[in-house]
Amino acid sequence: MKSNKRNGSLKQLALELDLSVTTVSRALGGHSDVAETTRRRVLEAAERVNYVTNSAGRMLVTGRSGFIGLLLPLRDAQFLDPFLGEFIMGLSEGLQARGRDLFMATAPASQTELAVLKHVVESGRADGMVLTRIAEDDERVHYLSERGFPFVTHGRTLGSEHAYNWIDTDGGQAFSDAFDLLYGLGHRKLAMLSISEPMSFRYFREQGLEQAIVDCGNSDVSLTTHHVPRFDKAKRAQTITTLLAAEDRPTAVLALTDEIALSVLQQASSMGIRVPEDLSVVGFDNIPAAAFAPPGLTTFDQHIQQSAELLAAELLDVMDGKETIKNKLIQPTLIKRGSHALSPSY
Amino acid sequence: MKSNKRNGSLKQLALELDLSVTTVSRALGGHSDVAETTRRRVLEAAERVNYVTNSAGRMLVTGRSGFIGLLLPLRDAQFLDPFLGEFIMGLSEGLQARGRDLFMATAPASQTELAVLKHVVESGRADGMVLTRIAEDDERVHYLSERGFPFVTHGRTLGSEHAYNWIDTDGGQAFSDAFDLLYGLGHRKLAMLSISEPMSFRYFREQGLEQAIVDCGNSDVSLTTHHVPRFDKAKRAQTITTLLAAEDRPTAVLALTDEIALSVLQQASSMGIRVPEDLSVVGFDNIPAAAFAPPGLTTFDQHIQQSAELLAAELLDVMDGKETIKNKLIQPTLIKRGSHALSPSY
DNA sequence: AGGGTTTTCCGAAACGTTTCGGAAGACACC
DNA sequence: GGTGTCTTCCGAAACGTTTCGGAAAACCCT
Repeated sequence: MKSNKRNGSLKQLALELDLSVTTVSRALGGHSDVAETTRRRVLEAAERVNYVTNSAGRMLVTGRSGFIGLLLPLRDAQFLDPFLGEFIMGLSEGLQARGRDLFMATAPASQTELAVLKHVVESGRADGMVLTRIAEDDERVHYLSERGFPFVTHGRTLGSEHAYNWIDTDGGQAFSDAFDLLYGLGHRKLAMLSISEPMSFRYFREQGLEQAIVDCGNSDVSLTTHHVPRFDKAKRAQTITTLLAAEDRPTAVLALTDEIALSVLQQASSMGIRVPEDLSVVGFDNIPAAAFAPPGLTTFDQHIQQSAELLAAELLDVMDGKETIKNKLIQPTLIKRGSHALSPSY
Repeated sequence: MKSNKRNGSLKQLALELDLSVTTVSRALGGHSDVAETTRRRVLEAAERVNYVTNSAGRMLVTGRSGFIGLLLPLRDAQFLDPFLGEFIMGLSEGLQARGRDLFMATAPASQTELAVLKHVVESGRADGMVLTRIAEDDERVHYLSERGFPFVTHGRTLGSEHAYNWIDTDGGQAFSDAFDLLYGLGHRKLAMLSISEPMSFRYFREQGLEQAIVDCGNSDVSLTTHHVPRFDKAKRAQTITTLLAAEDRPTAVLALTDEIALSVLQQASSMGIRVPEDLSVVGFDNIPAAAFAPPGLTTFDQHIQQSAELLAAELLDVMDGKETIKNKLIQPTLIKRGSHALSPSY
């Protein structure tokens, strides 16, 4: 063990400057009632001694930790959120502007996410929270809302769209646009590949697609939607196979995510079904692999990093007590690549 | 502002139980000198009131924050580390076992990484540090070493391999293996595409390759190594083009990273050069896109998550004062896909 | 010079926890 | 009953910061 000398306390600094701790603190804090000359003297000394505020001390009296917590979406470690890196990057970027730090809370196998969240909030480790992967009805959102704790979410729950601050990708609009694109190319027989977990982004995307079909007013259009557990790759593959092997298989499939879409591309290829000549497929997310998988996956870019930056800014506003609740739908942009074309039956 | 009632202090709990703060603290802390019956009473009450330790209070007296800091490798936000998510996941996993939390320190544009690191260390926000993207000679490592602050790195500096705890991917061995593979297939004219930044992983990979060539003892083997700035995509494309357009172009190219290798694949395809018939290419990293880019990129998997978990465990050991310095080279595993084959000139 | 105002500083308390150094009681042993 | 040893508990100090409520000094105005 090294010696435990505390070099840099306010007390030390005050002693050295022959000032009171109070004055030094106020000088450093930029308060009004300290003479300009004294302030300079203090600042100088602090610089020289390399003083840096002890966060525990400050935290204890102010009651704020300076941390923003991110509840890490780690269901199964091997199936990790492809956006995690980008999202964290964006958050940090947005936070550092106002001197907040980011910390990650992870739920061990033995505890529910809600329990971890409660612990973080109750222990005062974070002043605000960021939630992702929102469920259609999310208990974490309930808890934070009722607790009156500052938070912000990426994604939104189904019911109370306006009761808290969120930012979401407009998946409904995107899938509506995707339908219009395919419809314009003559596709009438569609399939949607979705997940069975009650995540809210699933709901909005399916919803948008169905609405668009209703809106087009053409009763010739048919859609079948398939729900498969997110992490059950075997079952997914099987579902895709039977879908594509069917006599009356769809001419276009819309996938909830690129990950699913890429599976479709692979299965189709191994079954001798040509994309886009025989089958159109469009995904969602624009993950890097989408650009490389032949013939290039047509998909939507989510602008995750930008969303995360906005989210950070919003959270900081909430924490500053700005009462206004702001919600923002980010429009994903369509990335046209090679996986869509005229319907073969057209 | 909501009312600021502190429900859950030790004092409250003690009052309620008609015990001293000391005893309650010791009961909760699992110390020896408290009667078993009292301990149960305390534990029960704590459970009922939903008591959770205020971290600032504890931090102030123990001097430890319970946080592990990760210095985020955010050079340019739009070129983000493809492993960041996986790495963070692994760290969290390894940390949560022993109740530590992870926090990210990011360097704003106005500050150097070193300055941020110093600030984090000095303010006591973290009890230990994790560094990644190690440079050949890394000032951050110097600082932490001299300061005697617990830390651990993913990657290693060139000089003092054994002066601190690190875990690294054995890139040297991998590139040596890659050479053997290609040599066995008849390749004699090789090119290596590397970066110009003095990152240490670059050094070890190049080194491994060069050594393998020496070791094979065949003076017919030729190698040219090209260094291009990591983030200068235009220059990279140009370098690849001239390399492939040359009369005596290599029959195999080894890329420092998959990202570079994928560029090669694309350029080759657009120049009508067939992979693997005319050209073999092998990458490093096994990023998801590598599996999708035709004909499938032969590459090495880094086992990032596993490394991160080990790294976390090592750091916790260091922080517990275990003096032993442990270094580990993780062997990447060769993923054979379609981008390598017999040399055309064989 | 006297009264009032402003400027500049400080003492002390408070935040919630851990831990040192005992103290009170119970018990055993001679 | 005296001495010593355990067991179980507690008072008080300490960690480093911010802030409330003044107090001393300086200045201004009449």
